[in-house]
Formats: sequence, C-alpha cells, structure tokens
Amino acid sequence: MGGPRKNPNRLRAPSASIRDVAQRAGVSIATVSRTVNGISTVAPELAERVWNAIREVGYVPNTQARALVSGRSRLLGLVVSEITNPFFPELVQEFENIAVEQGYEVFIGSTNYDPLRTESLVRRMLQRSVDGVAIMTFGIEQELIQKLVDRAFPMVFVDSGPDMPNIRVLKVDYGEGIREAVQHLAALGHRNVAFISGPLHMRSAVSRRDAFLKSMAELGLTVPREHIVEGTHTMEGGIRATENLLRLSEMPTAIVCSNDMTAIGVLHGLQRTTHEVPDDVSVIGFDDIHLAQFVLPPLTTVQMSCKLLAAAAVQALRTGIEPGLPQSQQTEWPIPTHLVVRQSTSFPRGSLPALAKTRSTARPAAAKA
Amino acid sequence: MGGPRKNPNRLRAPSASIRDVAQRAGVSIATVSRTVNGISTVAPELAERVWNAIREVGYVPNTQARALVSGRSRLLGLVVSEITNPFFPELVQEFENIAVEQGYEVFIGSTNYDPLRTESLVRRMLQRSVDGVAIMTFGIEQELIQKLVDRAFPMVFVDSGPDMPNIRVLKVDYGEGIREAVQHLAALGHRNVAFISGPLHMRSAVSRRDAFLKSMAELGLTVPREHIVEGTHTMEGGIRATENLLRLSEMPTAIVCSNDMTAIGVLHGLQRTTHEVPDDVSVIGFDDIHLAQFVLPPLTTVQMSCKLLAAAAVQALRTGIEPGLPQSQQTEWPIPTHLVVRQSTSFPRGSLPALAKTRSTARPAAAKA
DNA sequence: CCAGAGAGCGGAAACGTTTGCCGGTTTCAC
DNA sequence: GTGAAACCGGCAAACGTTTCCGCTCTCTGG
Repeated sequence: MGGPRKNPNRLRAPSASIRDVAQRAGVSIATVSRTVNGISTVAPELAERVWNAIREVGYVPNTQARALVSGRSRLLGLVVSEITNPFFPELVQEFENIAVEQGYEVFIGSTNYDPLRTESLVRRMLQRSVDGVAIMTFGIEQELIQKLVDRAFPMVFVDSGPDMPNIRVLKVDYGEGIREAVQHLAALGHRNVAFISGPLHMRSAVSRRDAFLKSMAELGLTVPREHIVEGTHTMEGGIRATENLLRLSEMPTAIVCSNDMTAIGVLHGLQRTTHEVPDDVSVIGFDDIHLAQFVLPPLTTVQMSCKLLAAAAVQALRTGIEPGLPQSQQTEWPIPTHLVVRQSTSFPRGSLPALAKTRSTARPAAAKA
Repeated sequence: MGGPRKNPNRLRAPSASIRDVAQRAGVSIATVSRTVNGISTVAPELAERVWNAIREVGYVPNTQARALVSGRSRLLGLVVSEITNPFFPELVQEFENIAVEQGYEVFIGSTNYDPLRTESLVRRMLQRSVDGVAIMTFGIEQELIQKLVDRAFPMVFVDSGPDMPNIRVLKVDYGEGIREAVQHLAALGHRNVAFISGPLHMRSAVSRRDAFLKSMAELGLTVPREHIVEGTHTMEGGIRATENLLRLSEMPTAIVCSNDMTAIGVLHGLQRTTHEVPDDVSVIGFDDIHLAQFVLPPLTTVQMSCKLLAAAAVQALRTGIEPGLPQSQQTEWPIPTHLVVRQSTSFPRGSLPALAKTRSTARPAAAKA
C-alpha cells in the first residue's frame, strides 16, 4: 500500500504514480515505463497486465518528470506576429491539430511587432524548454537567433530566415499563385491592374509585390508607379489605399492585394463610393482566410494553405528534434499557392457587355503558363 | 569545474544549473534556490554574490524541475470555443498579457464545439498539470467537470458554470449594456426593434436575448415573435437572418444582434439589398471586437471588455491556486457591459428628417435608466 | 559569564520519471 | 548435455529543483 507522502505542503493530492502501477501489476517501475513508451522488449502478457493496472489506478504519466529526465518537453513554440489578425488563428488552429496528432503540445505567443515583446516571448519559450520553435513572423532580433543557432536549437522560419545552418525555412511560392491571379485577370481582358502591397519592411510583402510585377511583365503589361500603393495588411489600409486609387485620373480595372484583409478593405472602400465589385472593378486577395468566402461578393483570392504551412512547419521541426527521422537534411520546404476563383473578379468595365451578362456561368478558369 | 554530464544521449548541451551557480558563488545550492525565490533569510552580500554568479554563468531555472518538486507548474489553461472567431483572439491576447505579468504561462486550446475535442483538450491540460483552467466556452461534459471539482481543481467559468462549490464564475452583466442599447434606440425614436440571437443552446445566447426582451418590456415596447430570429454568432448567420427579416411585411427600423460578427453580417445583408445603415435601419452589435470600429459604418455596439474579462479570470484562478491571496472566498466576479455609440445607429427612417440631416453632430448619448 | 534564542547557511531527501547496466531465464545449435 | 546467444526485467543512477532539518554563529538578557 503506497505509504503516506512525505511532502505535506503540496497543493492537491497527487494522482497515481508509476510506482502505484508497478506495485499493482507486480512489476518494477522500469517495466511500467517501458510499457508506456512502447518499448518492444516487454513480454505481451506482462504489458497487458501493466495496461490493466494503469487503467485501474488511473495512472497519468507526469509530464514534468518525463521532461526533466529525458531532456525533451514535447512542446513546440509557435511565434506569430499578431493573433488578432484573422489569418493567424487559422494557422494556429492547424498547427495545434497537427502537433497534437504527433504527440506535441503548442506554446503560442504573438509578438505584436514589438521586438522587446518578441525577445521576452522567446525567452519564456526557452524557459519552458520547448523542443523547437516555429517563427511565423518577422523582425526578430538577429542576436537572439544567433544564440539559438549556436545551441543547435531547432527553428523554422517562414519565407526567409537568416541564412544560417541548422535553420529550416518554409519557402512560400508566391510567384505561382500570383502568376495565376494575374493571368486570370489578363484572360478576362484586364490591362490596367493595380497592386496594394503590405508594409514594405516585411520581406514577405516585398516578395508578393515583386511576384506581381514579374507576372505582369511576363505578359508585357506595364504598371505605372501610382498603381503600386503601400498598404498595411489591414482593412483600414485597404480602405485608405482604395481612396488613393480612386483619386487617380486613370483608375485601374482590377486590384490585386497583398492579403485578404486588405482586399476586404478595398471591397468596403469601393462599396462606399458606389463602385460595384466585380462589375466596375475586379478584386483579388491573398491568403484565403475563412472570411474571404463570406464577404460580398465572395473574394477571388490566392490561397496559401494554412494546413500545408502548419504541417510543413511541424514536420520540419520534428526533423530537427527527433534524430532518426527521414528528411532531416532538408532545409527548404516548399509551400505552393494557388488561385481560388470566386465572384470578385469579372471582365473589365465596359468590355464584352454581352458576355458580361452571363458572367456567372461563363467563369474562365485560371490560365496556366 | 562542473564535471562531464553522465547522460550522453540528451539532445542539446544543458544550460547552467543551480549547481554551477552554487559553485561559482561558493555557496550551497540551497542558498541559490533561496536567493532566486527571494526568501529573506539570505544575507544581503551573499545574495549579491549569488546574483552575480547567476549572471556570469547565465543561469536560467529549469521550469520542469521546479514544477516537479513544488507541484505547481505556473501554467494556466484557457479553453475557448473557437479561436477563429475574432472575439477570442482578443481575449486570448489579454489573458496572456495578464497571466504573464503575474508570472504564469498560458496553455490555450479551442474546442470547436466538439465535446470529444473538449474532453481531450482538458485531459491534455491536466497532463501538463496546469494549475487551473478558465473555461470560456460551453457544452463541456458534466462528468469531466465533476472529476475536477472533486479534486478541488481551480476552475473559472464565464457566465454560468455548474452550480458547484470551489468553482468561480465571471458573471457578465448583459442586462446593463443591452438596456443601454435598447434605451439608446428608444431615445432615437425606434419602436420596432428586432433581435438576432446566437444559437439558443448556448446559455449566454439565451441570456442576451432575455436581457433584450426585458429591456424592451421595461419601456412598454412589444416584440412580435417574428422579430426574434436565431442566428449562429457568425457573419453567415447574420446575413441569413437579415434576409428573413427583409421578407417580413413590417420591417423593423433597428436590429440588435447577439454579437458583432452577426451585426457585421447584417450590415452586409442590408448593403446587398441597398438598404442604408443607419439611414434606413439602425444596427447594434455586441462584444465590441476590434473589427467593429473598421466596418462601414463603424458599428454601435455593447462592449464587453476583454481586458476586464481576462483580468477577472486570471485573478479568480489565482485565488484558487495561491492560498494566501485575498478574495479567496469570492465565487462570483461581476463583469460590466456598456454601450459604445458609433455610426450604425440613427433616427428611424422617415422620422425627424430635419434632425436626421444633422445626425452626425446631434448624436444622443446612451440613456440611463 | 553563561544559557537560550534566533539568524544564516549547508546537507540531504524528495519529486516522478527514463535508461544504462546487469543478472537471470529461456532457446537453440552443436 | 553444454555453451552461447537472445531475450526480459529489475536495480539504481541520474535529471534540477525545493525545502526540512540541523549545525554554527552571534546576540541578548539575566
């Protein structure tokens, strides 16, 4: 009978420990441990007895003790830039699902673009001894990263991490999806396409803009400088940028946005000034957040799959954490993007009026290069 | 010089331990521990020496070991219903800020309204031995809760927990804010006000609807049954509910919604059918999510402060965790709600046209009972 | 001058695991 | 029948803390 506990000042009655199980099953704690961890050198009928004992005493392994002795916490850090931006909760959700599936727990934190906050966040993660961390944001202090790299700490970046060994990077193929978007517009007859970028101090925002310019150039389409406006990746930014575009002498017939929130802002900005989408102006977003399906009109957008992103991130981290895994040498993980055509894009205003009537049935598919 | 570690198969080089500090400072590990934990029986100059040593060797206490021996993880569980619903990220953010401020870390999980998922989530939290959990959602299995109650496990519910001892409840005062909303509308001249509720299996949704009916009754205003429609607390639900209201012979001049996403859906539904807000119909939301300020028109809404909610939740949990704290007997924590007037409400269509012109300057403040 | 109290510090036990090592039992080929 | 090999399972040493207990001083009061 498990004797009385020695330490009287603990908070709550501790639950059954490995010793209780061992006693009940009539084996040593080592055998219980091996059984729980699925180590094959335990005889089947003994394992059976252990499992029964575990069920009977209601044993739950103590994570702290496990982590302490094994040096692994089975905890993954996930750093996002702001959790209140609709794209991130979806990512967090998927990341968590996948991590849990693989037996990990997730430690989430958002930086709010604040370097100090970021630093303290990473520090807190290390203090909780996460096994690795996925940095899905930008602007983290170089110095802090260097420290982690030196300790061979598993890290994953999105898009473009610092160019260091032992760092894995999820390479999002912006070009692919954005080319599809541009070609979709071109196929519809648009020549005059504007782009609202994200804040240009973000490398991902720059990548998206450059992908847009490249795709336009490929089709021999020029983009006047005033048709590239800098937004903020928020609805407000989209609204403001739209106001600027509306003031132009030659308004574009289509607007491509660096993310969906911007595009939704554009939708609002246009509706406010009684421009119809897509009849007067076509709008394309980027990300394919959940909301994109439910705005009016449903947003045509370039999908960057949260699921793929999350799955790649978890997988990449695991290759850094668990030595035996395949792909452990892979440092770049490609993430595809694709156009999803909904109802915010159509023929340019005034062109092909006959076809425009039947637009909803005659939706052209995205053109492939 | 700290001899070589015994266990060769750990992942990464362990960082400095309490022993390294002790050695460097020429004291025992007990003294280091006492210094770190601010126990006053350490002589000042010794403490000084210890702190120096800590800085020199870059010591960071090992959370796992701490938790193992002290029985406390300084980890709080936070269960929300769906992280992708814009209200929750804001709550999560605030909760995290406050928890971290008080030296806790947060273990977030979302149930997606799935009882199975909820159960496994709570189980995972217990396995990570959280010190307490805030359940900001509904539909959790009674049985599971009972188990936790039996273990005197600190828990906080929003709104209405099971009526059990040792459970703390954040009592949101829906009546207050909703009365302000209704009186604001009545003061503007509205008599004919509809309500779009949340899913009625949620007790909070029922509470909000009842608060609305009560406030209307207080003013002697009747609400025909078809002016109460059930939504889903999502944008889609708001759009659908609006479509239903528009089909009615007698359309309401104002619509109060059970949450902001619903109200935003209503905005879309009305714009789609060329009804102007607020000139044709006034709309009021609930929650005051960040987005509410940025839709067009900016949404008049009842604010339920995330910050207050989060602060109360953390504080209530702490009273259950740390024995010495004041307020430890308090089981109900009141959360006030208040109307925030923006631009989605105005005089009813057709009435007071002269005043309506100057509406933006003549905005009436919320009436108090 | 001495007894007793207290302050300040160190030794060591405990927390609940994982895992290296070793000893015992079986199996099988010769 | 014997030896080696394979297989299983137990012992005990870690992991890095907190905290109890007891020892040594330094005061203080008588």
